[in-house]
Formats: sequence, structure tokens, C-alpha cells
Amino acid sequence: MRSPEELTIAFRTAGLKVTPQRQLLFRLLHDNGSHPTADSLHSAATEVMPGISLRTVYQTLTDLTQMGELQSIEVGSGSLRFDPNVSDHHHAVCDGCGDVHDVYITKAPVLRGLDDFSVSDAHIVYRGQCGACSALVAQK
Amino acid sequence: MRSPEELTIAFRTAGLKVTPQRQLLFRLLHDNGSHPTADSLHSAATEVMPGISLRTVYQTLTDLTQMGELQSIEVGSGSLRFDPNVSDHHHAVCDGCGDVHDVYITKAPVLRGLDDFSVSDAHIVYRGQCGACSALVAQK
DNA sequence: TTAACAATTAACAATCATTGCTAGTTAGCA
DNA sequence: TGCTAACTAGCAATGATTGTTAATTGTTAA
Repeated sequence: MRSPEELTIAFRTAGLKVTPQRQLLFRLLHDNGSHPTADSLHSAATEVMPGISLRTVYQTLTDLTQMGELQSIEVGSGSLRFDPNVSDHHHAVCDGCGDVHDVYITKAPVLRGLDDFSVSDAHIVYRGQCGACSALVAQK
Repeated sequence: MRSPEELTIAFRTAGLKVTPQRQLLFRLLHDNGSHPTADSLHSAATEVMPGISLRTVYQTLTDLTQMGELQSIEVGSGSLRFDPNVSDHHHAVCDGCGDVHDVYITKAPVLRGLDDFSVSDAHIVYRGQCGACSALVAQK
């Protein structure tokens, strides 16, 4: 995802308006590696701007996703998560704490059973235990 | 997933009861490669047994999943899908018709960025166009 | 700088998938 | 056959997300 300044230009160019609410969300999302949900973003936004609507957060997230500035991922936590990292990567979810980590593939998997299907995208979700949670389990 | 007959034994052994509703669902799921949702299964079940509750379908799906007879997958369609194929495999989703296909990996991907994370499971979702949908697009 | 207009916001209702609860029914063992 | 725990159906409740709308506010062009 581009910087708040660049997004401001991009939104205006697309005929969209740049409001204080959106600028705040641009800032909260920029370089955010926590893979937040709409709700957690709304909470963070409320700290700075009390009264901001959850609906507005959803709307902005949808806009950003449609513009390709944000990637939405589903990791089985019940709600969508948003990732400002739109490079080609995958995710590892800790079954202990639920945290989501970025993962990169250096060699793509070899497939069988995809005859007659043209793949445009692939996304891998790894599950397991992160370092901190492994340590917790081991100490018990 | 095992055969309806084997599941009957397994359920009784686990202290669970085998009702007509459950037997019907065992049959509807056995060798079912359509990756149905709870709702589509309920529709199919209703054809045979009018009045069967959606709640009962959910309950049985949960039981089967907990017993390891069923795998539940999320492919971004809004609702969970269930797969009686519990072998180690992945899925390809057609962006045209939404159909889900089974995919097998012959060589696992090589990773970067997973230091300090122990992986217990990985699931890949491929997106693209199935053969039939590719043909439709081409003819336009 | 201002007027005009389309886009946005907040609030609230509505939807969809799923789970919780409960009274009545039933499978399966003794 | 009778008992009891498990199951079913029905309905309420939840959580995430989207639809709607009246009032507000960016943005652009004069």
C-alpha cells in the first residue's frame, strides 16, 4: 500500500474524496503488519477520532481493496483481515495467539489434478505455533 | 470419510446415536466431491426428508468434522464448505462458476520468513478459471 | 472565494451464516 | 420392555458485513 500522501492523490484521481476519516485510516494502515480486522481498525481509529463509524471503516477498506492498495485475507478467525502488503506472499497463523505472519515462497509447489484449470492466483495459509507460543507450551 | 455403515459403528462407539437424519447425511456426504455448504446439504436433505432442520445438519457436520471424517474449508464464498476427502490435498476455486476442485501437491513449496514458527498444517487455495468457464469467456 | 454538486458520513436497519437454548422425542443399552 | 442420555426441531441470539438515507462536506470550476 502506498503512503498516505500518495493515496490522497490516487483517491482524488479516482474521483473519490479524501476526508479526515480516510486520512486517519490511511495512516493506521500504512506499514501495519498486524493484519487487522475491520473491527480492530475501528477501535484504533476511535482512540484518535471518537465517533468514527464502523461503516466508514468498512467503506474505506473496500475502496482500498478495489484499488489494489490492500489485500483481504481469510484465515479462519471469523472475520476478514486486511494486509497493506500487496506483494506476492502468504500467511502463517499461530493456533496459540492467532497472530498472522507474512511468508514468502522461494519455490512454487508442483501440482497434480489441475488439468483444464488456469490458475491466476494462489494463497497458502500455514498453521502452527509461533516462537512465543511454542515457548509457553514447552514451559508447562 | 468412511462409508455410512462404518460411520454408524463409529458413532455408536463414540456414544453418539445414529438417527435417520444422520444416516441420510452420511449418504449425502459419502463420495460427495461437490464441497457442499451446510445450506446446500440441507436443501438436498430436505428433498428426501422434508422438515429436517438446518440446525441438525450443522450439528452432524460438526460431529463428523470433530471425528476427523470431514474437513471444513473456507474459500471466500461466505460460508464454510465441507469435504469428505480428508486426504492431504488442496483446492482450486473457479472465479467463474465458484466450483471447487481438489488439487494434490507433488512437491511442497520452499519457504522464507518462517523462522521460529513450527508449521503443523498448510492449505493452498488456487483461484482461476475452470475449463468450462474458460470456454465461455473465449466464445464471447 | 464561492457556489454547486457529487461523494461521504453516521446511524440504523437488514442480511447471512452460524451457534445457543429448550421442550419434547427417540435410539440403544440393560 | 423401559430407562436415560442424546438428538431433533424450532426459534432466539450472535457476529460480521452490507443496504439505506438524510445531512454534511470535499472538490472543482467559474
